[in-house]
Amino acid sequence: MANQQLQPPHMLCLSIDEVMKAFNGAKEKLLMMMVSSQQQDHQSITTSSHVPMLMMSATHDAMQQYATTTSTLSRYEDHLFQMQQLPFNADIQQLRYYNNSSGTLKIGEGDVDRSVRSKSEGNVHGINKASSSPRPKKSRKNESVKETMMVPAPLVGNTEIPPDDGFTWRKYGQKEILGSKYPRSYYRCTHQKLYGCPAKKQVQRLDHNPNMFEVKLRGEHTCHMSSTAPSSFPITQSSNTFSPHHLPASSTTSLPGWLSSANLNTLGGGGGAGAGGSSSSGPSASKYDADYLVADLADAMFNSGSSNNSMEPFFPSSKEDK
DNA sequence: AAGATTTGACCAGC
DNA sequence: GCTGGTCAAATCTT
Repeated sequence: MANQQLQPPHMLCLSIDEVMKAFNGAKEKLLMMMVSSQQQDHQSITTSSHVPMLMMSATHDAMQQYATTTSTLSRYEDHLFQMQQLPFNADIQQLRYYNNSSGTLKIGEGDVDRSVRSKSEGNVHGINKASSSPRPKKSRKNESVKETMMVPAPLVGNTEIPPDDGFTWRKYGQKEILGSKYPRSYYRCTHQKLYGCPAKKQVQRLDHNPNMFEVKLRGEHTCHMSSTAPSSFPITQSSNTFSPHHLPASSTTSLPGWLSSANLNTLGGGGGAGAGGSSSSGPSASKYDADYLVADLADAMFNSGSSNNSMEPFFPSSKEDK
């Protein structure tokens, strides 16, 4: 296909290298100028007024490289966006894994002792709305957090949307949490109605790092056993029903959640019904992939250019209008 | 019309 | 009584 001709990961790496080289070159020039500026300190003040111009000149190459790379990235995002039509690409996976070396951090794995949901949950709609009888007793005693993950938020596009993990979720609540700046969102599996899938997750933006989400998973997906499970995406892995649940527990530590192949499994799943625009299951995973990719690159560029660890968006939001 | 999100209220556990 | 988790009516999106 035409997409394969681009070899985007390689192009991207090349561009990144070029940008880094350019920045480093500019940095060196800048240092040299500072040294020479100190040496010429006794000369007229007008010399120093040239420094900004020289700095601009020194960084000109870098900026040109940046512009080029931004353009490349933009095209690459488009490419990623189109990849939902393609078989799983090992290069992409490697690239994403590389970029995510500090991405998802699994910080705990509790007992998988999923609660026995004997109550009305899973049969929520058995509740007689019209009746004024009290709600059925809710029990959270046995609800244990299966695992907690730290997931990066996209820096471009809609950063308010929690990261896609390959499953479709329906938001059923949001709550202000004491001592937290950001509210916690509650999601349950979209297939809860149909298949009684008990999976739930909580998503909360970290106070100290708004670009990270803490995602707590509860329950296990049973819907992936069904025919509607997000497992039909053709991938060149050992199994075409690849999903997080098919991985050994330990592998979740080596395969970050946000780039798990399950992300790709739902590609092309289509909007279906509902408010797709702002739901966690709305945009395709590849859109997020592009977000993450650009975010990681931006971060890398920041870190390579200075010690500034700011997470401010670096790239023009060229894809905002998509 | 169907399904999703929003949001105030309800409920359970501590 | 406080807090977090869930419900469900209202509203929105497609």
